[in-house]
Amino acid sequence: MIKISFPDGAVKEYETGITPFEIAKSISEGLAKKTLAASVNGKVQDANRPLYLDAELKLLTWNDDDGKSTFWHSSAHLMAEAVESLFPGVKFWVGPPTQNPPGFYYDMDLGDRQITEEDLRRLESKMSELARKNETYTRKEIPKAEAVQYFTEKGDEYKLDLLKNLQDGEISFYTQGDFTDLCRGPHIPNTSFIKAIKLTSIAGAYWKGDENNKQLTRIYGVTFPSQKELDDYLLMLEEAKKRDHRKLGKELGIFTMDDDVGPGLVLWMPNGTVIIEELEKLAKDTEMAAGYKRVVTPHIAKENLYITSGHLPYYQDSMYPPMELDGVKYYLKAMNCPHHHKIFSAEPRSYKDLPLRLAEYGTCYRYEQSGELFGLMRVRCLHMNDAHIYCSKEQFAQEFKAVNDMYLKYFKIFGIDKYIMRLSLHDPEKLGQKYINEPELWIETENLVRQVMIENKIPFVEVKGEGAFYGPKIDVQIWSAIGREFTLATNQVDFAQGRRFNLEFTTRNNETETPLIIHRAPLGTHERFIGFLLEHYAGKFPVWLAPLQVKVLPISDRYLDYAQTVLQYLKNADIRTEVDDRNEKIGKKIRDTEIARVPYMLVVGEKEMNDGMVSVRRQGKGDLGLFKVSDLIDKVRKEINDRSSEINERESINIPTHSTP
RNA sequence: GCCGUUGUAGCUCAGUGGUAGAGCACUUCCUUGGUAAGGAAGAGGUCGUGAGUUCAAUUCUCAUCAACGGCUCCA
Repeated sequence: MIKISFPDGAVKEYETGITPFEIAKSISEGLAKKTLAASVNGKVQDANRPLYLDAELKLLTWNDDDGKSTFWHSSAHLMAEAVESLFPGVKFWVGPPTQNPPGFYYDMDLGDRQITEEDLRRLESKMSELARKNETYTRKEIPKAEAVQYFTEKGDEYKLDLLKNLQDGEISFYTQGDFTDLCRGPHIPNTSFIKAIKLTSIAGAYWKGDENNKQLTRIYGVTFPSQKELDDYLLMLEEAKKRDHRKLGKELGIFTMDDDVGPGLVLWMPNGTVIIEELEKLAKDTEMAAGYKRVVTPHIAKENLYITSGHLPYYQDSMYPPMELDGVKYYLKAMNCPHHHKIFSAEPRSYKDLPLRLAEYGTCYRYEQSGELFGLMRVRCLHMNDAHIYCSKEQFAQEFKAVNDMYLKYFKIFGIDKYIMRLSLHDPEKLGQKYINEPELWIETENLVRQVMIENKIPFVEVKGEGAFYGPKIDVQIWSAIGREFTLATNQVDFAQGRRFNLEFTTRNNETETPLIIHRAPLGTHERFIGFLLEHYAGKFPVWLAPLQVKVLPISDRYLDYAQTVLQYLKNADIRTEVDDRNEKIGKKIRDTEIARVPYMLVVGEKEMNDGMVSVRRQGKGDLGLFKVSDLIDKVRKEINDRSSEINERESINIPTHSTP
């Protein structure tokens, strides 16, 4: 007998060799039907795998992340079985479950065969058919030699490649029905758990993620234990689509793009420009208070500047090709820093000038690969909330911390509560290619940043190979309301450019020293930030950001004059206001204004005109009642001045649709 | 850049080897209406672009551009 302890503290005795699935069954048939896998002493394994020792057991169901992962992993195997039966000779690479998007994929080499949407439907039917066969996922431990032989006979070089890195004794095969795969598991008990199947897309994926390798075919899918859950999921995707910044941006007249202008080049429409100006105002106010000075620099510069900065050797692929004038090459700037460095070096600097903080909403051009462009999130002309802080080593920690504080201040204003700070480090193997070849300085600076983060108790994760070419950085990852994850803000240390530009200041002891440079962009770029805000607020911008803040809706044209009077009062109070003077009924005017997400609607008719009042309606909330015009102005002005945002307006959708790991 | 899909009116989408339709939006007129769609009429597209096949191409073929879903890369 063995002793099994459960999460609720209960301990029960069972026969040696019993499986978690059997234990579930002994508790209740219903539980057995839901048990996908088991956590044994914290390790996830098959519910069918016998237990021979005392253990802590947790039965994993659909409600556990590990249960879901196991379910999707087994679904990937089921899909592979279907693919193999429809397309014999296919060779498989790997087929893991994914969190974001939820589901799984399998990478495979289909030879010359191309897979189509119709094939996906056929595969879905095949998968359902196979699932109904109620095949058990059977685990078998295999000696390495035997495994190698199996895949050699099958002619599957991909699995052989996987085997290369595995030791004898840790190799297992899983079989369900006619399909056997090299796999460490775990898997669900049998295929009948998989009730609802949707293969979502076909994509190319480089073998081992390396673009120099062959491209395999990747099929994405998602499965559920019931049809209802699949339907709910598809419904949520529809909801998420409505909140897509590309759709909202068009509907609300925020931005547009045009073939004749070029891919990735955003045309900001009047409504979008209002938002840009409000954001810049916020940045200017904040930076002014934090001791920054504003500068303005040109969009282009001579080649030599970028040779000095190091951009050409390390960043050239991301820059537009140069234009040549009188034998001199000029580049569009991809970064503002070199220009700012030249402002630093334009005058002799002393320690008394430091820290010198130069800020600019700089316009940068980056020749992103065509396949990378994505709405406002990834563009080729961007406006960066940029600044460079030149400081001494002693000042560094405080300055770096102050930048972090600025992020947090902004996040509070925008109600951003889900984010991760990511310490991005260099990859020693890519020194000299992707990173400036200064191994000691890299380590030293990385330690410097790590220390600031630890001392200030700011939680962060570390990622190798994500640093800028000139130094480590803190990137802030955020999620939009529909689950898109991306880097918003960045706070970078630069130990390289100062020396490359011969930047110097005179110390207290009359010696010369090179400053450290902090590159920072708390609001990222206008493009990405507004793209984020559109999804974050579902287009319902807080009043201070709303392109149109108030719309006056006269009941009929008899009250147009009064509406115009109200409009003047609001305009005089610097509130963005318009009158809806169309020949429409009030219901229609309200509907259109609601859809345009204008925060305040003022209905004016006979009684409002007689009493000098307005009937106030708040977008999404309905009628707020009668207000004196001056009271309404005070209310709206306060909301604007406080930059307040109503959190309850941004109920988020939890199903993620897109992610960068 | 690579793999795949798509490209018809401002938007959402039908449709066809014989040079195109719907709803919404837009314009005009009627209606002067009290908190999410009043009525009528009208205007709008050489069907992404270029070539090829054909008596004839928006439809078939090829190329190209762009968008979308991924891969790779990044704010």
